[in-house]
Amino acid sequence: MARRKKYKFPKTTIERLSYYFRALEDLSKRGIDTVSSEALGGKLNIKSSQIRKDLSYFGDFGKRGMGYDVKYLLKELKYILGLDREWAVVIVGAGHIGAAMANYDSFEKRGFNIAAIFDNDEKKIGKEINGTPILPYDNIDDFVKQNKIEMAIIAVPAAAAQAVADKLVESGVTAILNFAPVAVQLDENVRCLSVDLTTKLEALAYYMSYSQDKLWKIYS
Amino acid sequence: MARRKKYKFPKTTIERLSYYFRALEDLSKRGIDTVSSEALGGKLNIKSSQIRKDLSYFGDFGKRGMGYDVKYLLKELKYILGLDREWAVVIVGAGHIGAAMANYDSFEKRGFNIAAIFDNDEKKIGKEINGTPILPYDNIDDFVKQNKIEMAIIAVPAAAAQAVADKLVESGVTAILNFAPVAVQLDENVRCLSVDLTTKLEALAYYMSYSQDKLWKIYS
DNA sequence: TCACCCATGTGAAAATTTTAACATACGCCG
DNA sequence: CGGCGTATGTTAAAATTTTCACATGGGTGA
Ligand SMILES: NC(=O)c1ccc[n+]([C@@H]2O[C@H](COP(=O)([O-])OP(=O)(O)OC[C@H]3O[C@@H](n4cnc5c(N)ncnc54)[C@H](O)[C@@H]3O)[C@@H](O)[C@H]2O)c1
Ligand SMILES: NC(=O)c1ccc[n+]([C@@H]2O[C@H](COP(=O)([O-])OP(=O)(O)OC[C@H]3O[C@@H](n4cnc5c(N)ncnc54)[C@H](O)[C@@H]3O)[C@@H](O)[C@H]2O)c1
Repeated sequence: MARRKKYKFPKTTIERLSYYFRALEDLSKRGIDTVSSEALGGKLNIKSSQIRKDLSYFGDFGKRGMGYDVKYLLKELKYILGLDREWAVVIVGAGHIGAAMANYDSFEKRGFNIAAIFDNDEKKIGKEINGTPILPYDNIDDFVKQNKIEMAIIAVPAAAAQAVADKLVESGVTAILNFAPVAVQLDENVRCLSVDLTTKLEALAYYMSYSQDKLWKIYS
Repeated sequence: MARRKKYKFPKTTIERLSYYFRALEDLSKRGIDTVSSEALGGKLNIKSSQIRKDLSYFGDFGKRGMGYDVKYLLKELKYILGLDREWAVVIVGAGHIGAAMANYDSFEKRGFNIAAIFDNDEKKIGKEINGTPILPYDNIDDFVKQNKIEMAIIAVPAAAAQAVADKLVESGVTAILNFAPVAVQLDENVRCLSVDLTTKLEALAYYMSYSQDKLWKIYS
């Protein structure tokens, strides 16, 4: 189990660690070896004190007076975030969102291996998206078990989402990224995050209507 | 300017109002006239006290002992969220994400009218997606001005996102939904929300690695 | 009409998260 | 080798957000 200094920290910290990771990758690519919390924060619109605090939950990664070694911090964050290994993922729903996710090669680069896409539409089964096969939804159970799939992306219509989630969990999946606009009810040992695009647009509509409310982080 | 009792409330309240709205639509469709905060919360995994507090920032919508009238609350939330009008939206980037968004008809139903999609790929220009034309990116300026576009969805590669955002804002757009994995720097009177799918997956990876951390709301 | 039930709206407390401030440590330069 | 500039890690304070607890008022039925 990875290093951790404190046992409690904000939930938002994890999300930010992911942003730090990506920004550091960018710096690394551009040949920058060292970065201060101030400089990193400037890139991300996050206060430097926030960055230092976030990192301090997990260890002492910087050098006083110097800042952080980019490569070293990348390695540590990779470890903390659980990106130092491969994750076997399936997508359920070979529609627009499912296809977008399957086509996004950066996921593979990060270690998320999309093993298969499942759909119940006869016309889609047998085809493939970006090299990943579309398999019959009825076989998902066996596939998940045999391939020790741990993560799933749900990209089916809202009406089907709960049933799909139940089946996935039953088969052994313990983490779900859900695109369906519905609150899926799950056992508490299953991690589930929802991406709700309608809500994002509606929040924008609200803030357009009330222009006196000045707020917003880059992350939501 | 719509009703509001209090001038300060959590940013997360707006996101939840959107969830309430959707859940109420569902109830309404199923012929349910009245709902208690307890029942609504059960549907959404949100505490009833949270719901009552959220609503109380905007008005007194319920009847003691009775709960909330579904249709009436829907009407009020629609008004509060700014969904009682039409919003003219453009999508920039006719790739996978852009296409998914353009194909999602629920946005139109909510009043988000996707007026056009812009791309700089000659092969895509002139085609259409779900009835919406793909236009040359070079014309975006004029189009946004002429059609009084207020909202934009950025679905271009990260490297292009900042330039696209700048151009949009210059042309008059004041709200942006950004899918590019980069923190776009904007004037503070522009509302910008980012959807970061990689971060969601990475957060899941973290929580898989540290299974002792039990947390998660349905929303993130 | 009155008593009782029920679920709201709210004020206060608790919990969480962010921000500020600074003592501490590192490296550089003279 | 010691003083100086700098940016960390941390402690304490401030700000925000959630949860609790209950007084309040509407509806119902006797
Ligand atoms: N496209 C968007 O921009 C967008 C925006 C917001 C929310 N969403 C949500 O994301 C989800 C996916 O959206 P989409 O646009 O990709 O939908 P889509 O209709 O393009 O694709 C859905 C796919 O799921 C398959 N499917 C349906 N029921 C299934 C089942 N029981 N088992 C297996 N496969 C099944 C269908 O055959 C289809 O291929 C939906 O819940 C939608 O509400 C999408
Ligand atoms: N597809 C996914 O699942 C996914 C996941 C996470 C993040 N994203 C991000 O979302 C964004 C879009 O992803 P995508 O998969 O749709 O990409 P894509 O490559 O499918 O589409 C990008 C489109 O933008 C167009 N484009 C490029 N530069 C442009 C410019 N300067 N002006 C106008 N158009 C331009 C391209 O021609 C292309 O049609 C990217 O930033 C990507 O990193 C996508």
